[in-house]
Amino acid sequence: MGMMKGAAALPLNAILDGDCVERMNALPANSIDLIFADPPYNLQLRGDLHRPDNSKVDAVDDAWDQFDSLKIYDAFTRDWLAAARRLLKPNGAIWVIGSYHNVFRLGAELQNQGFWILNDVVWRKSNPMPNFRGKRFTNAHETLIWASKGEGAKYTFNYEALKALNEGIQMRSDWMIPLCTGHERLKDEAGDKAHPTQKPMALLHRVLLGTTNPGDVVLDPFFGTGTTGAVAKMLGREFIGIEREESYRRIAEKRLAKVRKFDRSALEVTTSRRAEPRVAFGVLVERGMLRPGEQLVSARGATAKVRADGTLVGHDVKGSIHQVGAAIEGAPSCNGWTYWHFMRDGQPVPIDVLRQQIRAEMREG
Amino acid sequence: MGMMKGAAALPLNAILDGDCVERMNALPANSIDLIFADPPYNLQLRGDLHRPDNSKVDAVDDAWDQFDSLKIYDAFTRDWLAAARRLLKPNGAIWVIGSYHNVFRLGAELQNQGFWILNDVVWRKSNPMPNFRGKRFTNAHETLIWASKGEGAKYTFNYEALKALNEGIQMRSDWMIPLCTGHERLKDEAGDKAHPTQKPMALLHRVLLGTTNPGDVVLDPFFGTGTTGAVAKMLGREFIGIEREESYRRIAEKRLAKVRKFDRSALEVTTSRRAEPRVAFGVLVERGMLRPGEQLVSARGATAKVRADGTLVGHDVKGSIHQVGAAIEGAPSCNGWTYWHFMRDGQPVPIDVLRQQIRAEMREG
DNA sequence: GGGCTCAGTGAATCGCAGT
DNA sequence: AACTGCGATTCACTGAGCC
Repeated sequence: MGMMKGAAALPLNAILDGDCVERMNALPANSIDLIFADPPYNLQLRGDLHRPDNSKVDAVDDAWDQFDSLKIYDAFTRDWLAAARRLLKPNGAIWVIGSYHNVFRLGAELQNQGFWILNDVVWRKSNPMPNFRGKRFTNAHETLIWASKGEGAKYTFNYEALKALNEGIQMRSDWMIPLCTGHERLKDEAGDKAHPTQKPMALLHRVLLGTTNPGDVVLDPFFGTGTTGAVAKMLGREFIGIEREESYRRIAEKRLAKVRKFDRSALEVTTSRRAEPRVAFGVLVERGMLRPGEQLVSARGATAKVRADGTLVGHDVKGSIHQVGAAIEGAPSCNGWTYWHFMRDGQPVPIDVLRQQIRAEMREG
Repeated sequence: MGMMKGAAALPLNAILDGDCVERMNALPANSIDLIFADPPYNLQLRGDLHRPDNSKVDAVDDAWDQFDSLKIYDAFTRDWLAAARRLLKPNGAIWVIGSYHNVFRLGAELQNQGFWILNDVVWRKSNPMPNFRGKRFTNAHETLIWASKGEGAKYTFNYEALKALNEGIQMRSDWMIPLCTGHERLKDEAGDKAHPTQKPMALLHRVLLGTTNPGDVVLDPFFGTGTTGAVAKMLGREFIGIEREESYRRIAEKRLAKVRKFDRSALEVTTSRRAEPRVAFGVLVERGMLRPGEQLVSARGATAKVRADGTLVGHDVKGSIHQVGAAIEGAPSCNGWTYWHFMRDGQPVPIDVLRQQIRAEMREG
């Protein structure tokens, strides 16, 4: 991209100051694995708005003021999202978080720029602030949007790890997590909360564990007091933070210095079979675990015979273990490893057991 | 409002056919108390989807949900929202419902037109369809947006009624309600579902009870099989439905003829009775109550290490707290919550103590 | 009738490595 | 870049049928 050598080096595990759009534009394109962004929505722009002709606002519909501040907010959103998009690797992803004040602008602009929404996720607060005046529903949630760089783009999703985190049931799009309070809530010198919207680490834990791998680079353009960086460090991910307020940067630096990374073994996470090395069925025959001519059976009584090249012959079909299984069942597809069984001591045993033996040997060897 | 007599007569408790924008424009301005709209979501489904058992998912592939581009969808949204806005009384309100495919377009356009968002509300589904391929989070919710006609406009909110409905606690912005299934789900002559996206009456019950008064006029421009009308009639509100598809209108007419005012029998069946889900061990890790890498011990001296995804690693075993406990004891099952202890001040403490802390938080929240 | 099993289903943007 | 073929993947609930 016409970038000088050296400029391509990412400032890992650092907090950059200044404007996030300028800072992002100075970093190399296609270099970031994940962006987590908690943009401000209360821009306090209203007082700065001036109508070009100084005319009076029509009192019938108070929407003018709102409309212009929306336009400014949209321009702000467009700029930082475009800068973020440029930084993302083709297989990277982005998370944004917002409330009903701004999340519809965020989601619409993500789609406008070609991001592909994967899920919207609801952070349900177990301890929200009540609605004191009793005029609305208790505002008990915020919304996160998770998006890949475009339709068809790959992305990281640690399905099994999240399923394990949720007691063996696949993780839903609504997450119950308490507000950041107590010892986790950072205080300034006066003992007041250091940042008005500090996010709980539990939220970032789930985001980073689920959608990044150890060693990935995570960028947060609205770093605040550094929750994204703290959790990234604990989980063995690299981070880059951008924050324009000096006081937040100072608190974040202090906080991050104290964070310890978890043991490497603790960061190893439950993986799916998809990540395991592939084993060809023919290898079982080659190694003598199954004999050519041996009969395999399905749970429902179908049979097929093993051939020397690792294909099967059923009644009127031949092909791979998967093809023959699918043909017999009249199904669009079939996992032959779990469908077919061989007989040992009069009992049917899934051939997947033999694959697992080979995989165990591969790990040791 | 300079309206001719006669033109002002609303077609109450009727289903109008044809295009909803034309129909709305033919009704008198400032005449409707509440609009509930469930517009097409513009799902962009590519191929077929099969369950792991190879059965095919019955997708929403109806022509009425197809739009050629986001731009065309936005124009559609702009048109019907403008027509809806014209109809609303100054103190009226609107509800729209959508999923991540379209709700950001809806919310942004509501704001563009000057509507004032009062809350976004999450319909949490107690029984959503799982994510069969394990590629994303289970899409377990939809989003409703509740908005008044503009900043400062009055609106109806029956705070105490909703509080009573919620066992004396302020109603939150996240509602757990099951899908519309069983006898409530309308069937066509062939016995198939009459409408692909019929909403549960419990959802409309909460909306109409909370944000209208008896005698109010409720308009639904995407009436479908008439859930809005049915609940309005039960609750003593007037309704106007607009529906393009003749088959849906016919079914709705039949359904509405059977509905009795204040007949709540169906609602009581469909209100969710499921308790809060169990606490996952992984949540203790996420929340920092236990640290990845930390060692747990059993009363008989066995040890295991906590991983970041809420699984344990023992000597030669990994899995859930229950699985690892059972493997170590050689038992068929094991209650990990009482089996495992963490060390505090040199003393072993059962991890169940931490679970009880989280349950207490959830009860309070 | 009660209790059990089994089959069915719900707004879904649902591969990927190797060649 | 397009093509080929392996082979991974589900939760809560309802209702019918059977004993």
